[in-house]
Amino acid sequence: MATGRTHRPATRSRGIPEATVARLPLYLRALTALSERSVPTVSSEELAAAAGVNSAKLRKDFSYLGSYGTRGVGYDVEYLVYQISRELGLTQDWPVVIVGIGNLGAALANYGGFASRGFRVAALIDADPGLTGKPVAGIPVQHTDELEKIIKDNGVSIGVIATPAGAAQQVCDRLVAAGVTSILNFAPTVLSVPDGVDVRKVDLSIELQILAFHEQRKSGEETAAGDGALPAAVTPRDDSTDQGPDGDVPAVMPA
Amino acid sequence: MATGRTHRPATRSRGIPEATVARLPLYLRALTALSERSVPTVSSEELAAAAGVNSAKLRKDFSYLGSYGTRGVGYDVEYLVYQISRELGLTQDWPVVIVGIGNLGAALANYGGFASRGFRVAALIDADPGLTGKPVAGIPVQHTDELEKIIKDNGVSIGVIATPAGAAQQVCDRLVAAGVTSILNFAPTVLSVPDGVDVRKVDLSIELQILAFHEQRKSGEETAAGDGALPAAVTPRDDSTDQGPDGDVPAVMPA
DNA sequence: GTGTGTGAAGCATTTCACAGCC
DNA sequence: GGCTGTGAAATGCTTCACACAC
Repeated sequence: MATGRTHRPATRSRGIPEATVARLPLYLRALTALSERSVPTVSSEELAAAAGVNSAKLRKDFSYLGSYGTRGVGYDVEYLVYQISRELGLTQDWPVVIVGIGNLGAALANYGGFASRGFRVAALIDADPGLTGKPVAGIPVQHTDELEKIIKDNGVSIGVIATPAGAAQQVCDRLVAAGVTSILNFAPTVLSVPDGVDVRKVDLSIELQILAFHEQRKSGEETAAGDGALPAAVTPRDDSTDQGPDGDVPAVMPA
Repeated sequence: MATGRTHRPATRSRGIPEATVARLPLYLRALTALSERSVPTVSSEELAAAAGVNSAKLRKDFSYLGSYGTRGVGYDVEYLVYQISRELGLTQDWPVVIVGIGNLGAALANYGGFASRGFRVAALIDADPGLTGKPVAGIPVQHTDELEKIIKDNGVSIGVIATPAGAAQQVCDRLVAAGVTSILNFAPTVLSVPDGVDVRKVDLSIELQILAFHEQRKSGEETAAGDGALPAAVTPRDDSTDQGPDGDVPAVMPA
Protein backbone atom coordinates (compact mmCIF):
# COMPACT_ATOMS: atom_id res chain seq x y z
CA MET A 1 0.00 0.00 0.00
CA ALA A 2 1.67 2.55 -0.51
CA THR A 3 0.61 4.68 -2.78
CA GLY A 4 -1.79 6.59 -1.47
CA ARG A 5 -0.96 7.73 1.73
CA THR A 6 2.23 7.63 2.74
CA HIS A 7 2.19 9.90 5.31
CA ARG A 8 4.60 9.13 7.83
CA PRO A 9 2.35 8.68 10.18
CA ALA A 10 2.05 9.10 13.22
CA THR A 11 4.87 8.37 14.98
CA ARG A 12 5.69 11.76 15.26
CA SER A 13 8.58 13.28 14.05
CA ARG A 14 10.92 11.56 16.16
CA GLY A 15 10.57 8.48 14.32
CA ILE A 16 11.10 4.97 15.21
CA PRO A 17 11.72 3.89 18.80
CA GLU A 18 15.27 2.82 19.51
CA ALA A 19 14.10 -0.57 20.70
CA THR A 20 12.45 -1.10 17.36
CA VAL A 21 15.50 0.02 15.41
CA ALA A 22 17.58 -2.50 17.34
CA ARG A 23 15.29 -5.29 16.22
CA LEU A 24 15.06 -4.39 12.55
CA PRO A 25 18.35 -6.15 11.77
CA LEU A 26 16.95 -9.32 13.34
CA TYR A 27 13.89 -9.20 11.16
CA LEU A 28 16.02 -8.48 8.16
CA ARG A 29 18.19 -11.50 8.82
CA ALA A 30 15.19 -13.78 9.19
CA LEU A 31 13.58 -12.34 6.08
CA THR A 32 16.74 -12.75 4.07
CA ALA A 33 16.81 -16.42 4.97
CA LEU A 34 13.18 -16.80 3.87
CA SER A 35 13.93 -14.95 0.70
CA GLU A 36 16.75 -17.34 -0.11
CA ARG A 37 14.34 -20.19 0.27
CA SER A 38 11.98 -18.39 -2.06
CA VAL A 39 9.22 -18.12 0.50
CA PRO A 40 6.83 -15.49 -0.84
CA THR A 41 4.95 -14.43 2.29
CA VAL A 42 5.07 -14.87 6.06
CA SER A 43 2.73 -14.20 8.92
CA SER A 44 3.82 -12.14 11.89
CA GLU A 45 3.71 -15.32 13.93
CA GLU A 46 6.13 -17.20 11.71
CA LEU A 47 8.50 -14.34 11.22
CA ALA A 48 8.50 -13.56 14.91
CA ALA A 49 9.48 -17.13 15.72
CA ALA A 50 12.32 -16.98 13.21
CA ALA A 51 13.58 -13.74 14.63
CA GLY A 52 13.19 -14.80 18.23
CA VAL A 53 10.63 -12.23 19.39
CA ASN A 54 6.90 -12.38 19.94
CA SER A 55 4.42 -11.53 17.26
CA ALA A 56 2.71 -8.62 18.98
CA LYS A 57 6.03 -6.86 19.28
CA LEU A 58 6.86 -7.54 15.68
CA ARG A 59 3.56 -6.17 14.44
CA LYS A 60 3.96 -3.10 16.56
CA ASP A 61 7.48 -2.61 15.25
CA PHE A 62 6.33 -2.85 11.68
CA SER A 63 3.52 -0.46 12.34
CA TYR A 64 6.12 2.24 12.92
CA LEU A 65 7.44 1.69 9.45
CA GLY A 66 4.07 1.81 7.77
CA SER A 67 1.40 -0.67 6.79
CA TYR A 68 3.32 -3.17 4.79
CA GLY A 69 1.27 -6.29 5.46
CA THR A 70 -1.99 -7.65 4.11
CA ARG A 71 -4.68 -8.58 6.60
CA GLY A 72 -5.61 -12.20 6.52
CA VAL A 73 -2.45 -13.01 4.60
CA GLY A 74 0.78 -11.73 6.06
CA TYR A 75 3.79 -9.90 4.72
CA ASP A 76 5.40 -10.07 1.32
CA VAL A 77 8.94 -11.18 2.01
CA GLU A 78 10.74 -9.33 -0.76
CA TYR A 79 8.88 -6.14 -0.17
CA LEU A 80 9.62 -6.17 3.53
CA VAL A 81 13.28 -6.90 2.92
CA TYR A 82 13.41 -3.82 0.77
CA GLN A 83 11.52 -1.59 3.18
CA ILE A 84 13.58 -2.57 6.17
CA SER A 85 16.82 -2.24 4.24
CA ARG A 86 15.83 1.19 3.17
CA GLU A 87 14.84 2.19 6.65
CA LEU A 88 18.16 1.03 8.00
CA GLY A 89 20.06 2.81 5.28
CA LEU A 90 21.41 -0.38 3.81
CA THR A 91 20.42 0.37 0.28
CA GLN A 92 23.55 2.39 0.12
CA ASP A 93 27.05 1.17 0.57
CA TRP A 94 28.89 2.15 3.74
CA PRO A 95 32.65 2.14 3.65
CA VAL A 96 34.04 1.14 7.03
CA VAL A 97 37.55 1.19 8.47
CA ILE A 98 38.77 -1.19 11.12
CA VAL A 99 41.50 0.11 13.38
CA GLY A 100 43.55 -2.39 15.36
CA ILE A 101 44.25 -5.58 13.47
CA GLY A 102 44.89 -8.04 16.26
CA ASN A 103 42.93 -11.24 16.62
CA LEU A 104 39.69 -9.40 16.94
CA GLY A 105 40.34 -6.97 14.11
CA ALA A 106 41.24 -9.88 11.85
CA ALA A 107 38.08 -11.71 12.88
CA LEU A 108 36.06 -8.64 11.97
CA ALA A 109 37.84 -8.22 8.65
CA ASN A 110 37.00 -11.80 7.80
CA TYR A 111 33.41 -11.50 8.86
CA GLY A 112 31.25 -12.22 5.89
CA GLY A 113 28.23 -10.47 7.24
CA PHE A 114 29.61 -7.13 6.20
CA ALA A 115 29.63 -7.21 2.49
CA SER A 116 26.30 -8.90 2.36
CA ARG A 117 24.69 -6.13 4.30
CA GLY A 118 25.71 -2.91 2.73
CA PHE A 119 29.06 -2.54 4.42
CA ARG A 120 32.42 -2.56 2.74
CA VAL A 121 35.73 -2.76 4.53
CA ALA A 122 37.51 0.19 3.01
CA ALA A 123 40.72 -0.26 4.97
CA LEU A 124 42.46 -2.04 7.82
CA ILE A 125 44.67 0.12 9.97
CA ASP A 126 47.22 -0.78 12.61
CA ALA A 127 49.98 1.01 14.46
CA ASP A 128 52.44 -1.87 14.15
CA PRO A 129 54.78 -1.23 11.22
CA GLY A 130 55.42 -4.93 11.09
CA LEU A 131 51.88 -5.46 9.90
CA THR A 132 51.89 -2.80 7.25
CA GLY A 133 51.31 -4.25 3.83
CA LYS A 134 50.46 -7.65 5.14
CA PRO A 135 47.14 -8.82 3.78
CA VAL A 136 44.35 -9.77 6.14
CA ALA A 137 41.18 -11.07 4.58
CA GLY A 138 42.69 -10.04 1.29
CA ILE A 139 43.14 -6.44 2.29
CA PRO A 140 46.59 -5.03 3.00
CA VAL A 141 46.99 -3.46 6.41
CA GLN A 142 47.89 0.22 6.35
CA HIS A 143 49.77 2.18 8.94
CA THR A 144 48.07 4.50 11.38
CA ASP A 145 49.87 7.45 9.87
CA GLU A 146 47.59 7.12 6.89
CA LEU A 147 44.42 7.20 8.93
CA GLU A 148 43.26 10.70 8.08
CA LYS A 149 44.00 10.33 4.42
CA ILE A 150 42.19 7.00 4.22
CA ILE A 151 39.08 8.37 5.90
CA LYS A 152 38.95 11.32 3.60
CA ASP A 153 39.77 9.56 0.38
CA ASN A 154 37.13 6.95 0.97
CA GLY A 155 34.48 9.13 2.50
CA VAL A 156 34.34 6.88 5.55
CA SER A 157 31.80 7.82 8.17
CA ILE A 158 31.79 4.62 10.22
CA GLY A 159 34.84 3.39 12.13
CA VAL A 160 35.42 0.24 14.13
CA ILE A 161 37.89 0.34 17.01
CA ALA A 162 39.46 -2.99 17.91
CA THR A 163 42.61 -1.69 19.56
CA PRO A 164 43.74 -2.23 23.13
CA ALA A 165 41.92 -0.05 25.64
CA GLY A 166 44.85 2.30 26.06
CA ALA A 167 44.85 3.37 22.44
CA ALA A 168 41.11 3.63 21.94
CA GLN A 169 40.44 7.23 22.93
CA GLN A 170 43.31 8.51 20.86
CA VAL A 171 42.21 6.56 17.82
CA CYS A 172 38.68 7.74 18.41
CA ASP A 173 39.76 11.37 18.50
CA ARG A 174 41.61 10.99 15.23
CA LEU A 175 38.70 9.24 13.57
CA VAL A 176 36.32 11.95 14.66
CA ALA A 177 38.67 14.73 13.64
CA ALA A 178 38.95 13.13 10.22
CA GLY A 179 35.21 13.07 9.78
CA VAL A 180 33.91 9.79 11.19
CA THR A 181 30.56 10.23 12.89
CA SER A 182 29.67 6.69 13.97
CA ILE A 183 31.93 4.42 15.97
CA LEU A 184 31.66 0.82 16.99
CA ASN A 185 33.95 0.33 19.96
CA PHE A 186 35.29 -3.06 21.02
CA ALA A 187 37.84 -1.69 23.45
CA PRO A 188 36.79 -1.86 27.09
CA THR A 189 36.75 1.88 27.64
CA VAL A 190 34.25 4.67 27.70
CA LEU A 191 34.97 6.92 24.77
CA SER A 192 34.23 10.56 24.87
CA VAL A 193 33.06 12.13 21.68
CA PRO A 194 31.53 15.43 20.66
CA ASP A 195 27.86 15.85 20.09
CA GLY A 196 26.64 14.42 16.88
CA VAL A 197 28.88 11.40 17.00
CA ASP A 198 27.32 8.05 17.85
CA VAL A 199 29.20 5.40 19.73
CA ARG A 200 28.06 1.85 20.27
CA LYS A 201 30.08 -0.53 22.28
CA VAL A 202 30.53 -4.23 22.42
CA ASP A 203 32.22 -5.60 25.47
CA LEU A 204 32.79 -9.27 25.71
CA SER A 205 33.58 -9.41 29.35
CA ILE A 206 30.44 -7.47 30.20
CA GLU A 207 28.27 -10.02 28.49
CA LEU A 208 29.92 -12.80 30.42
CA GLN A 209 29.47 -10.97 33.67
CA ILE A 210 25.77 -10.61 33.04
CA LEU A 211 25.56 -14.34 32.38
CA ALA A 212 27.47 -15.03 35.58
CA PHE A 213 24.97 -12.97 37.51
CA HIS A 214 22.08 -15.10 36.34
CA GLU A 215 24.05 -18.29 36.58
CA GLN A 216 24.77 -17.55 40.17
CA ARG A 217 21.14 -17.42 41.07
CA LYS A 218 20.29 -20.63 39.39
CA SER A 219 22.26 -22.95 41.47
CA GLY A 220 21.80 -21.03 44.45
CA GLU A 221 18.63 -21.99 45.49
CA GLU A 222 18.16 -21.07 48.74
CA THR A 223 17.42 -17.79 47.99
CA ALA A 224 18.14 -17.03 51.14
CA ALA A 225 21.53 -16.21 51.47
CA GLY A 226 21.50 -13.48 53.67
CA ASP A 227 18.12 -12.37 53.73
CA GLY A 228 15.40 -12.60 51.61
CA ALA A 229 16.71 -11.49 48.72
CA LEU A 230 16.34 -13.42 45.69
CA PRO A 231 13.04 -13.85 44.19
CA ALA A 232 12.02 -17.15 43.70
CA ALA A 233 14.67 -19.16 42.85
CA VAL A 234 14.98 -21.09 39.96
CA THR A 235 13.38 -19.14 37.38
CA PRO A 236 15.09 -16.01 36.99
CA ARG A 237 14.09 -14.36 33.95
CA ASP A 238 11.35 -14.10 31.96
CA ASP A 239 9.15 -15.67 29.85
CA SER A 240 8.28 -14.87 26.54
CA THR A 241 9.34 -16.28 23.39
CA ASP A 242 11.92 -13.75 22.89
CA GLN A 243 15.31 -14.78 22.51
CA GLY A 244 17.08 -11.85 22.07
CA PRO A 245 18.45 -9.83 24.46
CA ASP A 246 18.53 -7.21 22.69
CA GLY A 247 17.00 -4.74 23.30
CA ASP A 248 19.94 -3.41 22.79
CA VAL A 249 22.85 -4.07 23.74
CA PRO A 250 25.57 -5.62 22.22
CA ALA A 251 26.49 -7.19 19.44
CA VAL A 252 28.36 -9.20 17.31
CA MET A 253 30.08 -11.38 15.05
CA PRO A 254 31.20 -14.66 14.06
CA ALA A 255 34.13 -15.81 12.47
CA MET B 1 5.38 -20.34 24.16
CA ALA B 2 6.53 -20.55 26.96
CA THR B 3 4.73 -20.04 29.31
CA GLY B 4 2.53 -20.76 31.36
CA ARG B 5 2.97 -18.80 34.04
CA THR B 6 4.33 -16.04 33.60
CA HIS B 7 4.84 -13.24 35.02
CA ARG B 8 7.09 -13.66 37.61
CA PRO B 9 6.27 -11.08 39.75
CA ALA B 10 9.32 -10.20 39.16
CA THR B 11 11.69 -8.33 40.50
CA ARG B 12 10.09 -7.60 43.47
CA SER B 13 11.74 -7.84 46.52
CA ARG B 14 15.31 -7.79 46.19
CA GLY B 15 15.53 -8.55 42.68
CA ILE B 16 17.67 -6.19 40.77
CA PRO B 17 16.27 -4.79 37.53
CA GLU B 18 17.86 -6.19 34.39
CA ALA B 19 18.85 -2.74 33.23
CA THR B 20 20.77 -2.28 36.44
CA VAL B 21 22.47 -5.67 36.19
CA ALA B 22 23.63 -4.75 32.72
CA ARG B 23 25.33 -1.66 34.08
CA LEU B 24 27.04 -3.22 37.07
CA PRO B 25 29.96 -4.44 34.94
CA LEU B 26 30.49 -0.88 33.75
CA TYR B 27 30.67 0.43 37.27
CA LEU B 28 32.95 -2.38 38.23
CA ARG B 29 35.33 -1.56 35.43
CA ALA B 30 35.45 2.10 36.37
CA LEU B 31 35.92 1.26 40.04
CA THR B 32 38.71 -1.17 39.27
CA ALA B 33 40.54 1.57 37.43
CA LEU B 34 40.13 3.90 40.40
CA SER B 35 41.27 1.18 42.73
CA GLU B 36 44.44 0.71 40.73
CA ARG B 37 45.13 4.37 41.10
CA SER B 38 44.56 4.01 44.81
CA VAL B 39 41.68 6.43 44.87
CA PRO B 40 39.90 5.84 48.17
CA THR B 41 36.46 7.30 47.54
CA VAL B 42 34.34 8.66 44.68
CA SER B 43 31.15 10.61 44.40
CA SER B 44 28.27 9.37 42.30
CA GLU B 45 28.98 12.21 39.94
CA GLU B 46 32.59 11.23 39.32
CA LEU B 47 31.93 7.54 39.05
CA ALA B 48 29.02 8.12 36.72
CA ALA B 49 31.22 10.14 34.41
CA ALA B 50 33.85 7.41 34.39
CA ALA B 51 31.27 4.78 33.60
CA GLY B 52 29.48 6.84 31.00
CA VAL B 53 26.07 7.16 32.64
CA ASN B 54 24.38 9.90 34.59
CA SER B 55 24.61 10.17 38.33
CA ALA B 56 20.93 9.82 39.15
CA LYS B 57 20.85 6.51 37.38
CA LEU B 58 23.94 5.33 39.14
CA ARG B 59 22.60 6.21 42.57
CA LYS B 60 19.35 4.49 41.80
CA ASP B 61 21.22 1.42 40.62
CA PHE B 62 23.27 1.29 43.79
CA SER B 63 20.19 1.72 45.88
CA TYR B 64 19.05 -1.70 44.68
CA LEU B 65 22.18 -3.24 46.09
CA GLY B 66 21.94 -1.57 49.44
CA SER B 67 23.17 1.61 51.04
CA TYR B 68 26.86 1.44 50.42
CA GLY B 69 27.65 5.14 50.28
CA THR B 70 28.18 7.84 52.86
CA ARG B 71 26.13 10.99 52.56
CA GLY B 72 28.19 14.06 52.09
CA VAL B 73 31.17 11.96 51.12
CA GLY B 74 30.64 9.38 48.43
CA TYR B 75 31.45 5.71 48.02
CA ASP B 76 34.40 3.73 49.31
CA VAL B 77 36.04 2.34 46.19
CA GLU B 78 37.31 -0.96 47.55
CA TYR B 79 34.13 -1.73 49.35
CA LEU B 80 32.02 -1.10 46.30
CA VAL B 81 34.29 -3.23 44.13
CA TYR B 82 33.72 -6.05 46.53
CA GLN B 83 29.98 -5.61 46.78
CA ILE B 84 29.46 -5.42 43.05
CA SER B 85 31.74 -8.37 42.40
CA ARG B 86 29.81 -10.38 44.87
CA GLU B 87 26.49 -9.37 43.42
CA LEU B 88 27.64 -10.37 39.96
CA GLY B 89 28.95 -13.66 41.19
CA LEU B 90 32.51 -12.84 40.34
CA THR B 91 33.95 -13.77 43.66
CA GLN B 92 33.87 -17.28 42.44
CA ASP B 93 35.71 -18.65 39.49
CA TRP B 94 33.71 -19.57 36.40
CA PRO B 95 35.19 -22.11 34.05
CA VAL B 96 34.22 -21.32 30.47
CA VAL B 97 34.60 -23.25 27.22
CA ILE B 98 34.93 -21.60 23.84
CA VAL B 99 33.65 -23.60 20.90
CA GLY B 100 34.82 -22.63 17.43
CA ILE B 101 38.41 -21.49 17.33
CA GLY B 102 38.48 -19.36 14.21
CA ASN B 103 39.65 -15.80 14.27
CA LEU B 104 36.99 -14.83 16.73
CA GLY B 105 37.46 -17.80 19.02
CA ALA B 106 41.17 -17.06 19.09
CA ALA B 107 40.50 -13.41 19.86
CA LEU B 108 38.29 -14.43 22.75
CA ALA B 109 40.85 -16.91 24.05
CA ASN B 110 43.44 -14.16 24.06
CA TYR B 111 41.17 -11.60 25.60
CA GLY B 112 42.67 -10.59 28.89
CA GLY B 113 39.46 -9.32 30.38
CA PHE B 114 38.39 -12.82 31.22
CA ALA B 115 40.91 -14.00 33.67
CA SER B 116 40.91 -10.71 35.47
CA ARG B 117 37.22 -10.95 36.08
CA GLY B 118 36.51 -14.31 37.54
CA PHE B 119 36.44 -16.28 34.33
CA ARG B 120 38.82 -19.02 33.37
CA VAL B 121 39.06 -20.53 29.94
CA ALA B 122 38.77 -24.20 30.77
CA ALA B 123 39.02 -25.41 27.19
CA LEU B 124 39.04 -24.47 23.52
CA ILE B 125 37.06 -26.76 21.26
CA ASP B 126 36.94 -27.01 17.48
CA ALA B 127 35.62 -29.50 14.96
CA ASP B 128 38.67 -29.24 12.72
CA PRO B 129 41.02 -32.13 13.45
CA GLY B 130 43.80 -30.05 11.98
CA LEU B 131 43.56 -27.72 14.94
CA THR B 132 43.51 -30.37 17.61
CA GLY B 133 46.45 -30.05 19.91
CA LYS B 134 47.53 -26.75 18.50
CA PRO B 135 47.93 -24.17 21.23
CA VAL B 136 45.97 -20.94 21.11
CA ALA B 137 46.62 -18.44 23.84
CA GLY B 138 48.63 -21.16 25.48
CA ILE B 139 45.78 -23.61 25.59
CA PRO B 140 45.72 -26.64 23.30
CA VAL B 141 42.63 -26.93 21.15
CA GLN B 142 40.58 -30.08 21.75
CA HIS B 143 38.33 -31.86 19.33
CA THR B 144 34.57 -31.56 19.42
CA ASP B 145 34.28 -35.23 20.23
CA GLU B 146 35.53 -34.43 23.69
CA LEU B 147 32.95 -31.76 24.34
CA GLU B 148 30.73 -33.64 26.73
CA LYS B 149 33.63 -35.00 28.71
CA ILE B 150 35.27 -31.59 29.00
CA ILE B 151 32.08 -29.97 30.24
CA LYS B 152 31.55 -32.60 32.86
CA ASP B 153 35.11 -32.94 34.02
CA ASN B 154 35.45 -29.23 34.52
CA GLY B 155 32.00 -28.47 35.83
CA VAL B 156 31.49 -25.90 33.09
CA SER B 157 28.20 -24.04 33.18
CA ILE B 158 28.98 -21.23 30.76
CA GLY B 159 29.72 -21.83 27.09
CA VAL B 160 30.75 -19.44 24.33
CA ILE B 161 29.77 -20.27 20.76
CA ALA B 162 32.01 -18.76 18.09
CA THR B 163 31.29 -21.19 15.30
CA PRO B 164 29.77 -20.46 11.90
CA ALA B 165 26.02 -20.00 11.98
CA GLY B 166 25.31 -23.40 10.53
CA ALA B 167 26.95 -25.25 13.39
CA ALA B 168 25.67 -23.12 16.24
CA GLN B 169 22.40 -24.82 17.09
CA GLN B 170 23.97 -28.23 17.09
CA VAL B 171 26.80 -27.10 19.32
CA CYS B 172 24.29 -25.39 21.54
CA ASP B 173 22.25 -28.57 21.91
CA ARG B 174 25.32 -30.54 22.89
CA LEU B 175 26.44 -27.93 25.40
CA VAL B 176 23.02 -27.86 27.00
CA ALA B 177 22.72 -31.63 27.07
CA ALA B 178 26.09 -31.79 28.78
CA GLY B 179 24.99 -29.39 31.48
CA VAL B 180 25.75 -25.86 30.32
CA THR B 181 23.08 -23.41 31.43
CA SER B 182 24.39 -20.08 30.14
CA ILE B 183 25.47 -19.42 26.58
CA LEU B 184 27.10 -16.47 24.91
CA ASN B 185 26.36 -16.74 21.21
CA PHE B 186 28.43 -15.00 18.56
CA ALA B 187 26.93 -16.85 15.64
CA PRO B 188 24.29 -14.90 13.73
CA THR B 189 21.45 -17.27 14.50
CA VAL B 190 18.60 -17.50 16.92
CA LEU B 191 19.28 -20.42 19.22
CA SER B 192 16.54 -22.37 20.78
CA VAL B 193 17.14 -23.72 24.23
CA PRO B 194 15.04 -25.25 26.96
CA ASP B 195 13.69 -23.30 29.85
CA GLY B 196 16.23 -22.47 32.44
CA VAL B 197 19.03 -21.85 29.98
CA ASP B 198 20.08 -18.25 29.36
CA VAL B 199 21.36 -17.11 26.02
CA ARG B 200 22.92 -13.78 25.24
CA LYS B 201 23.99 -12.90 21.78
CA VAL B 202 26.48 -10.59 20.29
CA ASP B 203 26.08 -9.77 16.66
CA LEU B 204 28.45 -7.44 14.96
CA SER B 205 26.53 -6.87 11.85
CA ILE B 206 23.52 -5.87 13.90
CA GLU B 207 25.49 -3.20 15.67
CA LEU B 208 26.74 -1.82 12.41
CA GLN B 209 23.25 -1.74 11.00
CA ILE B 210 22.04 0.26 13.95
CA LEU B 211 24.86 2.72 13.41
CA ALA B 212 23.98 2.93 9.73
CA PHE B 213 20.41 3.79 10.64
CA HIS B 214 21.50 6.78 12.68
CA GLU B 215 24.22 7.73 10.26
CA GLN B 216 21.69 7.86 7.51
CA ARG B 217 19.64 10.45 9.23
CA LYS B 218 22.54 12.68 10.00
CA SER B 219 23.57 13.62 6.59
CA GLY B 220 20.43 12.72 5.42
CA GLU B 221 18.21 15.26 4.76
CA GLU B 222 17.86 14.73 1.27
CA THR B 223 16.44 11.72 1.76
CA ALA B 224 13.90 11.23 -0.44
CA ALA B 225 14.54 8.12 -2.05
CA GLY B 226 11.67 6.22 -3.07
CA ASP B 227 8.55 6.93 -1.55
CA GLY B 228 8.76 7.05 1.78
CA ALA B 229 9.87 9.50 3.70
CA LEU B 230 12.15 10.07 6.30
CA PRO B 231 11.30 12.41 8.88
CA ALA B 232 12.90 15.46 8.84
CA ALA B 233 15.15 15.69 11.41
CA VAL B 234 18.64 16.15 11.33
CA THR B 235 19.56 15.36 14.68
CA PRO B 236 17.89 12.48 15.87
CA ARG B 237 19.58 11.07 18.63
CA ASP B 238 20.37 11.71 21.80
CA ASP B 239 21.02 13.68 24.40
CA SER B 240 22.20 12.71 27.54
CA THR B 241 25.49 12.04 28.83
CA ASP B 242 25.20 8.40 28.36
CA GLN B 243 27.42 6.80 26.04
CA GLY B 244 26.00 3.56 25.53
CA PRO B 245 23.73 2.60 23.01
CA ASP B 246 22.51 0.54 25.26
CA GLY B 247 19.84 1.82 26.63
CA ASP B 248 18.31 -1.00 25.70
CA VAL B 249 17.57 -3.69 27.42
CA PRO B 250 19.81 -6.27 27.70
CA ALA B 251 19.26 -9.45 27.37
CA VAL B 252 18.73 -12.40 28.72
CA MET B 253 16.67 -15.01 27.74
CA PRO B 254 15.34 -18.10 28.50
CA ALA B 255 13.79 -20.06 26.23
C1' DG C 1 -12.13 -17.37 8.68
C1' DT C 2 -7.48 -15.32 9.04
C1' DG C 3 -4.01 -12.31 10.44
C1' DT C 4 -2.75 -7.30 10.40
C1' DG C 5 -2.78 -2.74 12.62
C1' DT C 6 -3.44 -0.23 16.71
C1' DG C 7 -5.60 2.11 20.81
C1' DA C 8 -5.29 1.28 25.53
C1' DA C 9 -3.48 -1.05 29.57
C1' DG C 10 0.37 -2.70 32.01
C1' DC C 11 5.27 -2.65 33.16
C1' DA C 12 9.96 -1.19 33.34
C1' DT C 13 13.32 2.29 33.34
C1' DT C 14 14.85 6.88 33.74
C1' DT C 15 14.74 11.36 35.61
C1' DC C 16 13.39 14.72 39.04
C1' DA C 17 13.85 16.80 43.22
C1' DC C 18 14.46 16.91 47.86
C1' DA C 19 14.62 14.94 52.68
C1' DG C 20 18.06 13.20 55.55
C1' DC C 21 22.64 12.14 57.25
C1' DC C 22 27.55 13.25 57.37
C1' DG D 1 27.46 22.63 52.92
C1' DG D 2 27.76 18.33 50.31
C1' DC D 3 26.20 14.15 48.55
C1' DT D 4 23.53 9.99 49.09
C1' DG D 5 19.13 7.53 48.96
C1' DT D 6 14.57 7.42 47.38
C1' DG D 7 9.54 8.45 46.67
C1' DA D 8 7.09 10.34 42.86
C1' DA D 9 6.63 11.91 38.14
C1' DA D 10 7.80 11.27 33.46
C1' DT D 11 9.05 8.62 29.75
C1' DG D 12 9.52 4.58 27.01
C1' DC D 13 8.52 -0.19 25.89
C1' DT D 14 5.73 -4.35 25.77
C1' DT D 15 1.57 -6.85 25.87
C1' DC D 16 -3.35 -7.15 25.35
C1' DA D 17 -7.30 -7.58 22.76
C1' DC D 18 -10.14 -6.56 19.15
C1' DA D 19 -11.89 -3.87 15.05
C1' DC D 20 -11.07 -4.17 10.41
C1' DA D 21 -9.49 -5.59 5.88
C1' DC D 22 -8.89 -9.44 3.06
